[in-house]
Amino acid sequence: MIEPVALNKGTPGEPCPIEAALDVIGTKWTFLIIRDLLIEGTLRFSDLLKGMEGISPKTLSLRLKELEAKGIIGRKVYPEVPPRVEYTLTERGRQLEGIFIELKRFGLTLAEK
Amino acid sequence: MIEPVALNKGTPGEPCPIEAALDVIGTKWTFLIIRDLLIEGTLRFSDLLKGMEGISPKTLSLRLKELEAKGIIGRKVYPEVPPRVEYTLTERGRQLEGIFIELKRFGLTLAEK
DNA sequence: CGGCATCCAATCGGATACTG
DNA sequence: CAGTATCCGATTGGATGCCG
Repeated sequence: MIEPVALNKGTPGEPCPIEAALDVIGTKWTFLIIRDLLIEGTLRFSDLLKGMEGISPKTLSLRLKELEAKGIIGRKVYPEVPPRVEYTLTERGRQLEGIFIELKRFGLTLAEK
Repeated sequence: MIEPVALNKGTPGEPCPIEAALDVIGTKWTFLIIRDLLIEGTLRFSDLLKGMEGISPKTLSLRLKELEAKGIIGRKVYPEVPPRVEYTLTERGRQLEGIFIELKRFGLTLAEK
């Protein structure tokens, strides 16, 4: 049985869990970075750059560092020449999959007439 | 049985449904407006204003008009003095509930140690 | 009450150039 | 390749004042 989840802002004095979630992933680029990592599993910096239409290296770098600091993604550097850096979701980051499934579900309803 | 949803960016040449969804609800204030309407059902302008810490009337007004134009919320004006305006989710807007349930679920996992 | 108009500050983010 | 540094334009959004 699926545990029902009632929407609310949290108990009085407590932070709203929906806001807490949005503090972690609540911007456009952050969503798209996580989307790509959920789909591909592991990606290099340049692959992320190519996969997201319109993002600049600077912005991608900033968002990746934020997500790493929040424990959503991991960063692994391979000491090679040329350098290689791979990004993956952490266990916590993979908990975000349900949100993206629902986003896709909703996005598909938009395409219906 | 729940239909499985595979994450992907959509078929080649097609828009990514996740991006389509984010185009509709992808900003901080937009999320919080919909959250409040999902919880409360119907809200007046001033109630939305009070429910969201930090938003200004101008910003709220702009976001509400965007959401109305996208068919997510409905706006009803009562010709009274003083005027009363109520906002509710449309049928399309209520389709967003699954996203918020998953956001809450994730937000609660953040609180766990 | 529920806005809109104006002004302005802060943040976001792209373009370009450079480096280990 | 994987960034960082600088510059600058665009966007967001708060403060204030006015109005039906």
